Amino acid sequence: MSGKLQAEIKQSKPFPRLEDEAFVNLIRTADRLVSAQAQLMKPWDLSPTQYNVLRILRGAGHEGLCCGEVGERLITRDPDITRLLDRMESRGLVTRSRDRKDRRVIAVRITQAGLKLLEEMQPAVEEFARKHLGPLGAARLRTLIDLLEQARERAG
Amino acid sequence: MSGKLQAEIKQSKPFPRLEDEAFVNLIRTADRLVSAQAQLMKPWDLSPTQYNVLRILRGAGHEGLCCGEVGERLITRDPDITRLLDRMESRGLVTRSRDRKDRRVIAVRITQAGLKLLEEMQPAVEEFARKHLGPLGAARLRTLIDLLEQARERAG
DNA sequence: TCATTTTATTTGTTTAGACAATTACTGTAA
DNA sequence: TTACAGTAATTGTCTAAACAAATAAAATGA
Repeated sequence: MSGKLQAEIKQSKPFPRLEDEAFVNLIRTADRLVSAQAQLMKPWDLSPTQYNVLRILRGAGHEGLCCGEVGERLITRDPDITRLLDRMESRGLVTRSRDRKDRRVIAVRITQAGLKLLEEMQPAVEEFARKHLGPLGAARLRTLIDLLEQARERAG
Repeated sequence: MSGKLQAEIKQSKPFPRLEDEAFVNLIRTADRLVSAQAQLMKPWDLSPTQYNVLRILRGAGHEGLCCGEVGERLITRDPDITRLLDRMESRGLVTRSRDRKDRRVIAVRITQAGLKLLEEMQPAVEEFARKHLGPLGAARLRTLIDLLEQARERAG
């Protein structure tokens, strides 16, 4: 089961440290999954991050969320929420409206079109996760989740 | 140990499917690690991908590698090797020279300056992996590696 | 009340990512 | 030999990522 990554990246020497092998494996696996997911979403012209925003906003319901909150809940961080939302707003997927009480705050809400798009994409996106991770089975997934959370504890 | 991610992304409902939770966890962990690593490398003005190129070229030795090979061995794929190498060449970290036998091919080699930079950065980079993943211990790292390789089998 | 700090978002600018199209060269087969 | 397909790398172009700086509003405190 081991040495697989070593062959993939055509490395002549084995990894000297287990941490390095785990690190490279983790980054590579995530990159491949995100790339494949991005390909999957292409027919709808939506990036994984934009899809993520739609899910967050659907979860937030009627009240919507302010820009900062959207940014914090994103799976991968994005240093420019403003223009991410600009693009989505110009496509009619979200709306922005200034809060009456605190006029610094902009509430972002998902539109009907955004909800529709999300529902349209959802089956394919769910199938994707099932296809790639489902075969590991519940016990292994549970273990994987725990290990990842432990790794992230030191990453902030 | 569970529900940690749910709190992080302020999700009100738990994940309905274990695959989704594992997927999101994986992507998020990788994103945080790469971001932190990029920060770490900033004093040398080198991106994780560029660092990766230097390591690949050091491993390749005197002969160097052609552009395509460099691209294949990268941890995260990059659709524009040419300009990635342009930047590194203009900084004097790598050299390019056309192969005499097959004039389509460009051999890329690391320079003395590239080797020096790599050696200069290496301690910090290794400490980084040790700090974040070392605490899991050998057994868990082995398990993590195996699980990631299994997940990647279906991702191509 | 008025200066000061803090918070939320936006804007400007530079660099890198993505992808199609192109150039340059090699190998093959009529 | 010459047309053609295949391969390696580059170029053009558009969009998005990154990061610093700026704007605008609210909260704080003399």
